[in-house]
Amino acid sequence: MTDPSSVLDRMIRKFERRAPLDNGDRKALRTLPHRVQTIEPGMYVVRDGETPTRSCLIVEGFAYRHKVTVEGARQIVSVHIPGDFIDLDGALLNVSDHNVQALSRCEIAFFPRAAMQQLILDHPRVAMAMWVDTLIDGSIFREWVVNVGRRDARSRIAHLLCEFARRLEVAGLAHEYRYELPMTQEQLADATGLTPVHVNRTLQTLAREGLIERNRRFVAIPRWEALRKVAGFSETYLHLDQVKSNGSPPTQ
Amino acid sequence: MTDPSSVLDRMIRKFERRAPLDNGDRKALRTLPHRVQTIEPGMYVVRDGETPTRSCLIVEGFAYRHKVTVEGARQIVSVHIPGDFIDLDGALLNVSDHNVQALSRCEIAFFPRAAMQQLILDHPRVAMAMWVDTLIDGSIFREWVVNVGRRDARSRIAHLLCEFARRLEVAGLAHEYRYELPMTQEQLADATGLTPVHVNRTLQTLAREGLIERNRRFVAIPRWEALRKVAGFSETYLHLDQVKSNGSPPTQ
DNA sequence: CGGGTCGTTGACTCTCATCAACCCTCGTGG
DNA sequence: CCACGAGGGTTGATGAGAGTCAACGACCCG
Repeated sequence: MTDPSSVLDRMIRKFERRAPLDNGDRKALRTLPHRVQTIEPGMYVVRDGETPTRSCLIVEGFAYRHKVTVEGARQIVSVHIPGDFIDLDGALLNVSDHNVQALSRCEIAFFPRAAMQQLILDHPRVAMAMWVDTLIDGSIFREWVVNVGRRDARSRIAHLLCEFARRLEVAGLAHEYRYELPMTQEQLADATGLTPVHVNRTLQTLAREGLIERNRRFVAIPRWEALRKVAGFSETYLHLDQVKSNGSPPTQ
Repeated sequence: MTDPSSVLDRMIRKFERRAPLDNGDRKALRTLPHRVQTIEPGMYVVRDGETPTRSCLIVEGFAYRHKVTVEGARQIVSVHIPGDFIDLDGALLNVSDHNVQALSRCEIAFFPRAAMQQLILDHPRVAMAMWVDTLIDGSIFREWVVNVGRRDARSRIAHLLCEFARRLEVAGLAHEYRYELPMTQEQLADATGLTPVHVNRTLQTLAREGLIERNRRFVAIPRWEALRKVAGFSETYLHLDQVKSNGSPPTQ
């Protein structure tokens, strides 16, 4: 179980690499009013069309954003992991354009919209650091457009698995390309624009070729370079140099 | 020909609806160091992998962002119109993750990275307003993920045309759902994740059904509601309430 | 033990990609 | 003034990748 306060500290450390924070900035971050809440899998954190009243940060667990077309098809547009400041939209946009739903059981910290806006105005260095999060989110969305638009099922899924591997590694939640991915095949399908049936077959193919190993919700990538090549994966778009918190991650 | 200074003024008016700017903010924006340059169609403004040195704003003309997979397939991830502050990435991210290329002949204003960062730190209200642009960009990317991931060719193209209609209308470049779209069918294909051949056929179908009219690079949508329905288009994600500049657009 | 969720498999279908040719338009230069 | 070439648009024939439908199986939990 991660200590919530350590997550805030990791956030501060991450931000500190982007802009030199002063004591006021750090204090403002540490004393930012918030409420931490446990969210059960499948519960909504944000609903499309609502007027947002808060921003939130994942302390623990996984969540995803998705939209549903008028025909009822669901598309997952991003998956978020502990440490991700999701829904910065909620601080500045007037209406939510998508849903956010918990993937696994989550601990989520909620920050009132007004407090976020005040923080932004009073602490421009903090704002700058948070804005970088928004920019990186945007970069990942762009790569997802490419993924669903121009890759076949095989490389599409491989790409998703590569992305998770690197992001989780940086977050300290994957080791040697092994990690837990709490997504059903239906959710993988919604993230890749495929059908669950085809995801199933494609995963089997990748496994048969020794490119991945899977067992329940665990994924391992025994031959990283090979899978990377199949995926056409290049991690530039993750901007990892601006994501890592300096200082050692909490070891537990 | 648009007067460049009026574009900066429109930007200021737009920002003013997001956060109350004071005279210092306005002056900082007006005196922000920049160079306006003419970019010929097809020329690159930003290249994937480069270290960015500047941000830019489209004064006139159209531009698009795209990425190319290792297999050589191109995916256009966004199309930008006059008034769009593209490449805010360039102000804060350390490496470009995509290309920006001129679609038509453009007038583009370039702002040095250092000046942008200084502006952000000195004028938090301006930063907040610009950040909203980044958030709206992100929202549009999300919708594009849905578009290429979960809509068939027909509604995919219809959706793109609806999006352009509304954005151009707000920018004063479309009237009654008629506008000029300087994109080839190959570029439309790269924006929708289809092939040029299929785009051609789909456009013909839409035209035959009276849902669109086209003539060279001009597009008209004679039955907006009908096309909107085919596209499953809902403009929430454009956050137009936060895009319009208040005050009247420049009349010429 | 029963029910629900998720994963797996097979047979069949269909949308969209591919390949290849041809046409049209427009700008250029002899 | 016409020939030429290039870019973009159009058309047809064919095929492959992914979707659909439907059934069954594995696992988990109460």
